[in-house]
This record gives sequence, C-alpha cells and structure tokens, in this order.
Amino acid sequence: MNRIVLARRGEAAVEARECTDDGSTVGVDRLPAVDLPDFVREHERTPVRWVWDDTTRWYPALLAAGVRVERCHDLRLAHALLRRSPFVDQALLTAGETGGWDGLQPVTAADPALFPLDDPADRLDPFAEHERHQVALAAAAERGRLGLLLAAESSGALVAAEMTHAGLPWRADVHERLLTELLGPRPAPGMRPATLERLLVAIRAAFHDPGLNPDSPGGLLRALRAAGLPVSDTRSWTLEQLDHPAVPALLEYKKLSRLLQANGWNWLDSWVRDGRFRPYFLPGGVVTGRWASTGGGALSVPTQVRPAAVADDGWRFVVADVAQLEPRVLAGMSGDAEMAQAARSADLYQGMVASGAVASRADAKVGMLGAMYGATRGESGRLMPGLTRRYPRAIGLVEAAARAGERGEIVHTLLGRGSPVPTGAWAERPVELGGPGDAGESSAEDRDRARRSWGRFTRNFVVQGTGAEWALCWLADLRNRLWRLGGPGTGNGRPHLVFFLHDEVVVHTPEELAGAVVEEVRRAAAAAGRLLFGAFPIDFPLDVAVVRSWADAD
DNA sequence: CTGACTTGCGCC
DNA sequence: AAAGGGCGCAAGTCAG
Repeated sequence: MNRIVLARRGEAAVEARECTDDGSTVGVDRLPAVDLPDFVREHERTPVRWVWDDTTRWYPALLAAGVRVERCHDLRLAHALLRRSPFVDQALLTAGETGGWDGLQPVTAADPALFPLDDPADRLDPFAEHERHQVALAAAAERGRLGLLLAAESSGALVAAEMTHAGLPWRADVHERLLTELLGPRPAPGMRPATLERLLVAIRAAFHDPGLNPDSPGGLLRALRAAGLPVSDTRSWTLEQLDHPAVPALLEYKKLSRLLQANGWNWLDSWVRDGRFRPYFLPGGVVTGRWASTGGGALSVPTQVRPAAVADDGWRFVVADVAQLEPRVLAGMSGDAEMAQAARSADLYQGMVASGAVASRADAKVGMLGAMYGATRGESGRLMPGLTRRYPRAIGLVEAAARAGERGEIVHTLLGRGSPVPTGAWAERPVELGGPGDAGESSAEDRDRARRSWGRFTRNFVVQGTGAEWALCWLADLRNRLWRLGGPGTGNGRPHLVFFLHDEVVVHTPEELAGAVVEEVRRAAAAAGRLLFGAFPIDFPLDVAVVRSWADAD
C-alpha cells in the first residue's frame, strides 16, 4: 500500500510525496492548503496511508471539511514509541532534529486552524523522519509486534480526533435540572448555591466556629482538632469514622461541593456546546500507553452526571466494557494456561475460586489487584503465596517486572512500549537536596523506598500498558467495523464512537443499527485478543448495553 | 501578583 | 476497608 507524506510549505501550501512500500518516490504534488480536503478525499478512493507530523495538526480541519481518512502514520506518536522501545536500535533514529520530535506537543485548539503561526512542527522534516521510522522498524527485533503497535497508536489518533469532532451527546437541560435538584438554583457568581449555604451554616454551628471554611483542608483540620477529634487529614473516609454532630453535614457538603466545582454550571458553560461534550483525547498521553485527556475532565465523568448523556432522538448508545481486562491480559501475555482457564468464565475472579486457587471472590480480586499493583502488606500480601503456587507464570511475570524496575532496568509491554528510564537518584548515589542540615541523613531508607516504589510502577506498567494495547486494537478494529456497517457514502447516519475510557467504549448509533453494533463490538474484542495473543485461548467477555442514556448502562 | 505545590476526589 | 498502579481538575497554600 502506498503512503503519502504531507508537509506544510510556507503559509498556505502543502507538499505531498507519494512513495511505495520499498520507499521509492512515485510522485510529488504541491497544492494550496485549501485544496487539501479534496486531494485527500480523492486519494482515499484506493487504500493509502497518510503520513503526517501529528494528527492533531492535520485531521481536525479535514474532519471539519467532511473528509475521513482510513489510516495514517502519526510521526509524533510513532517517534515517542520508537524512542523508548527496547526493540529498536536507537542509532537508526538519531538525527539533528531528534530533540525537536521528542519535544513536539499535540495541539488542542478549539479552532481547527490548519496553519498555526510559528509552529515548532514546521521546523521538522516529516520526510526524513518517516524514512528513519521505516528503517528502524525494519531492523527492529519483534518488528511484527512493533509494527502493530505503531499502526494501532496511529489509528487511535484518528479515533481521538473523530470523537472530539462528533462530540458526546449531552443534554444541558437534563444536567441543569439535576444540578438544581441537588444544589438549588444557579447562584450569582461568587455565591454559594442555597443547599451548600444551608449546610455551611450547620457545619459552622456544630463547630462553634462562625468563620470556618470547609473548603480549606488546613482550616477544617484545625476545627476538627479543636473539637477533640484526633485526625491527621480531612478525607471523606476519615470523617466517616468520626462520631461528631458536624460529620453528616460535612460529608454532604463535600459531596455537593465537589459536584459544583467539577461538573457544575461552569463546566456546562465551558465544555458543552450545541448539545455535545467535546473533550480532547490524548492517545499515548500516559507513559503506560493509556490515553490522557484535557478539557472537562473526560477521564472522570462522574456517574452522578451521566444521566445527562442522552442519545439523539431515534438513536441509541451502545455502551461496552471489558470485564477484568488487566488480569486477562496478564494471563495472555504470560501464557498462563491455568489463569486463562479461570478466565474462561465471564467472571475471572469466580473462575479462580472454582479452580481452588482462592477461597472467595473477594480474595481473588484483592489478591490479583495486589499482584498487579504491588501491594505486599495486609490481605493481598497474605494471598500472594497461594496465587504464586497456582499461577506461577502470571505472578512470575509481574514479579520479574518489579525486580527489573528495582534494579533500574527498562521493562516493556507485549508490543514493545518501553518504560521510562528511572530518573530518581535512588539508582545512583543520593543527591544533595540542599535541605537544612539533613543531607544524607536517612537517604538509604529513602532510596530503598524509592526503589520499591519504582518496582511497583514497572510491575504495573507491563500489565496496564499491555491492557492499553488490547484496548487500542479493540478500538481500531471497531472503528473500521462501524464504518463498514454504515455502508458506502459519508452520510450522517452512521454509527460512530463518541467516548473511550481505558476499557470502555460508547458508540452513538441509529436505533435500527444498535443490534449490529453490539455484534461488531464483540467481534472487535475477539479480534483484538487474537491480534495480541494469537491462538492462546484467552477470552475477553464484554458487558454490553443498548441504552438511551449513558447512566442506564450500569 | 503569579506560579508551583499540596490536598482531596472523580474515573479506570 | 483500604492498600497498591495510572490520570485531570479545582481550590487552598505558600514562596518569590
């Protein structure tokens, strides 16, 4: 399949260089930027892979012009992957502008302008960088896996732009009604809503402190101690343990105050336009390969406000999430047949009980979370020996990753995403912190703590990162399936992705296609399992719901 | 005053 | 019941 590398030239021109698989150039076009959408649309008639510096710099404008692309190679994201992958000979990637690519940031402008002024991306050469990628990939160990990862990451970049373009349907009127019921009418700027004001009066009275501000952790802590309560923080869980007349009002205040600050009227004003919530999704934004987001806190839309996410008239949401993604991924990547057997049932934890590895579902869950996150004390530490005996390969994999991290070594995911090099001083000599007099004191203990902490990070990295790769393959395959489901043409009636969060997707679909979407979501999950783990028998069962509102999916 | 950090809490 | 990993965001706090 041919590739077309795009580069901005001057203020309003684009150079497009088409090349074959073996790297030979078959044609160079130079066109006005305004003609780019037609150019891309025309070349999309036959299979092609677009190569560009950064999807966030090209794709939003194309989508705004009504143009979808099938596949791309995102140089920014691919560069970041290749630079850290232990599968890659770094010498093949090195060039004078490597630092420029290292530092390239995605753009999240509300206005999808194609030619931002003074963009650092324009000082980079996409043609040369693309060639380096081809060479580095061809020479890489595990080039099949790494190639899959590059393709999946780039596909994720397309999905991310498309989801922002489409937006998550959001009913501001439903959201406002919810806020009014819980908080009272929208207050004037700088004022507290009526419900919070009433709770504030009760809290101040209970503490006999008319000036108390419960939003100030320090002030609240002083008030609690003055009331004779021996606490060291003001978290809700800590407060729940206390026997004091102020506690119920305080907990209610915290909960509603959180709603107001995170997803109140200001949030609606800022992030919901024309019935759509449009956060920016940032593929590869987390070191493990998970996505980050910016704008409206898309990674933590509370269940409390999800009733406001409502499908359009005649449309439905298909909400799907994977049950216990990470332990299943661990079973697959370690080739642990015993754990895969437990995962054969829809509930992996129940499967572990059935096999006799643990006594209860609760033990299975707490034990596996501990194994993947690195808890060594308490309940989950107690369960580790039993798990290790029953699932030596799975537990052995995360233990090995932890030990490697503690030694300061790099670990990598199944497809080859590498962990960062530890930068802390713990691997070397202790640094002089310049503190008053205590430099060096307790540093051995500090270093040990830091070493174990990094080991927990690398332990989790291999599982969380491979889980992110599974999800990326799921998403990429589902995107293609949904497109085919819509039939030919580019009408507005197609099912499309509107939300993705680690192991959950939301598809907005015409009602009559909802059943077909459910099928495709399941097929895509099975396909992702095969892509990552081949014939190894590991299942990825989904919880799928067809609903009018996102809140109805649970 | 601004910017960096801390605290607390939402999501997986 | 939390712990143990990864985030983003808002408000408070504190140093410069």
